[in-house]
This record gives sequence, C-alpha cells and structure tokens, in this order.
Amino acid sequence: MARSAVSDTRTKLLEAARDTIRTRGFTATTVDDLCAAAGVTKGAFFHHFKSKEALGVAAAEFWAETTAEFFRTAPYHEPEDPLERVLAYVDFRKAIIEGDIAEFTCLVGTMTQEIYGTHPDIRKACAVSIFGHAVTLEADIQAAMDERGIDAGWTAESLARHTQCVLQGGFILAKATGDPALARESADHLRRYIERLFNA
Amino acid sequence: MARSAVSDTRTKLLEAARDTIRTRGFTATTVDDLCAAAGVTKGAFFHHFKSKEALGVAAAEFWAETTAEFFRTAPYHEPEDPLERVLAYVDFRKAIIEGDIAEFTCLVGTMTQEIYGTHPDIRKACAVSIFGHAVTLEADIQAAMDERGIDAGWTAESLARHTQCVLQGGFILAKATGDPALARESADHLRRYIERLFNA
DNA sequence: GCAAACATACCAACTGGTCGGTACTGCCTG
DNA sequence: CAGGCAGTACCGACCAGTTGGTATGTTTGC
Repeated sequence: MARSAVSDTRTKLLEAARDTIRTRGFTATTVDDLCAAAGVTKGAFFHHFKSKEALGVAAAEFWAETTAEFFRTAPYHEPEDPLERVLAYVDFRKAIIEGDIAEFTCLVGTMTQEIYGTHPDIRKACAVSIFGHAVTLEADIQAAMDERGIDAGWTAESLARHTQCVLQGGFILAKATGDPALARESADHLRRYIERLFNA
Repeated sequence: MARSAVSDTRTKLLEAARDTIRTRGFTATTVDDLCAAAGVTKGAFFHHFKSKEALGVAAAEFWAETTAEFFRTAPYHEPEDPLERVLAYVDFRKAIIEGDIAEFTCLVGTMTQEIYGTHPDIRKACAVSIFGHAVTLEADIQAAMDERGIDAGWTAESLARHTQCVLQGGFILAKATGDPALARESADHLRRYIERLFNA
C-alpha cells in the first residue's frame, strides 16, 4: 500500500504537471497549482520532488515513457510495407490532432521553448523525449529507402527528425490561431513530401 | 526632443523585451529584468505600458514591424522567376539560422507557445505577426503555380503557412539540442519539398 | 517502533503594479 | 516678455499578494 500510495501521489502530480504545463507553460505553473490540481499538499510535492525544476525533469521523463507506450501500441505499425508504415504514422499523428489544444500539443516541445536557456536539466530531458521518439521512425524510413533504392541527399535520421519538426511547428500555428486544422494542414504537407521523396 | 526621448525609452524597452523574452520566455521575464536591461526605471516602464501584458502585445507588434522591414529589404526578392524567389526565401531563412539561439529564433513563436491560453491579446498579436509574414510569400507561390500550371491538392496560402510551420518547428529542435544545424536541416527538407512540388 | 509518506504552518524573496513627486518643454496671458 | 500653467516623461520608494521552499509535526504500513 505504501508503494502504490507513493506512485499514486507522484503520478497524480506528474499528470497534473502534464496537463497544467501544456495549458499555461512551465514558469506560469506554480507548485500550488500542481498541488491543487493533483489534490495533494505541498508537503507531498516536496517529498517526491526536491524542487520545481526536478518536477520538470520528471514530467519530461514521464511524458517520454507514456508517449512511447502510446505510440508503441498504436495501429500505424500494421502495414507490411515500411513506407506504408511511415505514412500511416503521419496519418495517425494527424488524426490525433483534435479537440482542446492542450490535449494534443506536446509537453516537451512547449517546455523546451520556454526553459531551454534557463533549465538545462529539463531541456536535456525534453530532447531525450523528442529525439527518442524520432528514432522509432528511423528503421522504417531506412527500410523504405533500401527497398526502393533511394539514395538522395538526406538520411533516415534526418527525415525522422523533420517529421517532429513539422509536428512541433504545426502545434505553434494551431496555438497562434486556436485552430487545430492548421497543424493538420502541415501534416498533409509532410505526407505529400514523404510520398514525393519515395516517388509514391 | 521630448518626442525622441519618448520613443527612445519605449524602443529600448521593446528591444530589451525582444532579447530577454527570446532567452527566458515571457513569464520568466520580470518587469525589473526589462527595466534593468533597458537601463530605465519602473516608473518609465509603467508610463509607456499599462501592464506587463500590454508590453507583450507591443513587443509582438514591434517584432512584426521590424521583421517586416527586414524581410522586405532582404535580397531574396531579386530573382525574376517567382519559384526562384520562393526558394531564395527558404535559402535566406536557412542562412540566417546561426549563432546564439536567442538571436535567430522567433519572438512571437516563443511567446505563442507559452501564453496562448492565458494572454489572448498577446496571442492575437503573435498570430498577426506570423501569418502576416506568411502572406508575403503567397503571391510568389501563386505566380509559380500559375506559371507552371500546378493544380494540386494544396493552395499557395497553405504552402506559405507550411513554410512558417517548418521554421518554427526547426527552432524547437534547435533549442532542444542547442544546435542550429537541426533547424537548417529542416529548412533543407522544406526546400526539397517545394522543389518536388514544382517538379524543379 | 521505525521509516516512508504525507500534512500544516510558516518564511524570505520576489512579483506586478501604484503613487506622490520632479524635471523639462511649450504655450498662453497680462 | 515674465510668469503661470499644463502636459509629458520619468523617478523610485512602497505595497499587497504570490512564489518556491522549509521546518516540524502526524499518520500509516510493515
């Protein structure tokens, strides 16, 4: 019970961080905000995290873990053809861009923008999350390149990173207007780009 | 003399805001920070801006004006062929991605991420800046489409927005790693995409 | 009974914002 | 043309509320 209570409070705080920081940003989110959102006291907060910055790092790691699991079990891996899997990934990313902005935008992308110069530990954890996810696309991209004998001035690694670039940029445009459609629009351009790269 | 003094202090504050907010973000930038950076007192600050939020709006407008002038007089307009101008724009954007991150990243993109849900007035001013700039690309894209008889499932407006998406996303990747090369890499992908769209 | 997991009260530093006052300029009036 | 007067620009001490963080006490499971 002790253990589950621990992880319960800790998880509640991390979920509160995920939701609140995506809405208000890291700096504007106070420790009291998080405690209120998680329904715990400040004592509990500082029992689990030695500082607000430590929570930021943990929130980025929590994000990395939960999204990794989310994408690992997502249906876009089904196609037999690697290129089809890559395109299915883009379609999947597009499909989940809907509803409230704070629900589909990226916690670590948001935090990175804000704290890259002031909180190096959080920045590193965010980078691990972003590029760790990008890496999961590389094998399929490389397989598609090999299969089709593509040998152009770009690498699988680079294209994988570019997908994240487009998605992150789309989130900014969506936030600027309040309209998720702008993020979906750029996902369409990304898909078209990949199709053309592979002459699909 | 009175007039130039006014605009001098105000401009100093807006420049301080531009530089400081790009480094630390809007929320983490305090009014005292800005006063110190601008070399003025708090009294002067609140004489020119009725609140910190009002300064945020003014900073976004200042950004829109100064960048508009910067791009208007930039050399990428020189080519006679509209498509070449569009590609020259991408090359130009890539070329200016160098040095300190706070020097090449986008003030309004940074602010948008952070305050989209909490400061609607700033958000609107940021959107005006971003999409106002995107619009300056539309005529060339449309001309290139007309010239080459391109009639695909995308519009000049949409592609113009997508260029901003890629650039903004590139800034995030650069911030996450501290390496501007990642932003340039995505600019390369953007250029390649446009080339393929126009069969260039 | 003891260590981990909380809870509560509290604090010093900081935050955006206020307010009375000053300095300078241009303008109107007797 | 002296002198009052109004408006703008600016100063900086001050304030109430908030912030991250702490110190100390209490509960809980093993």
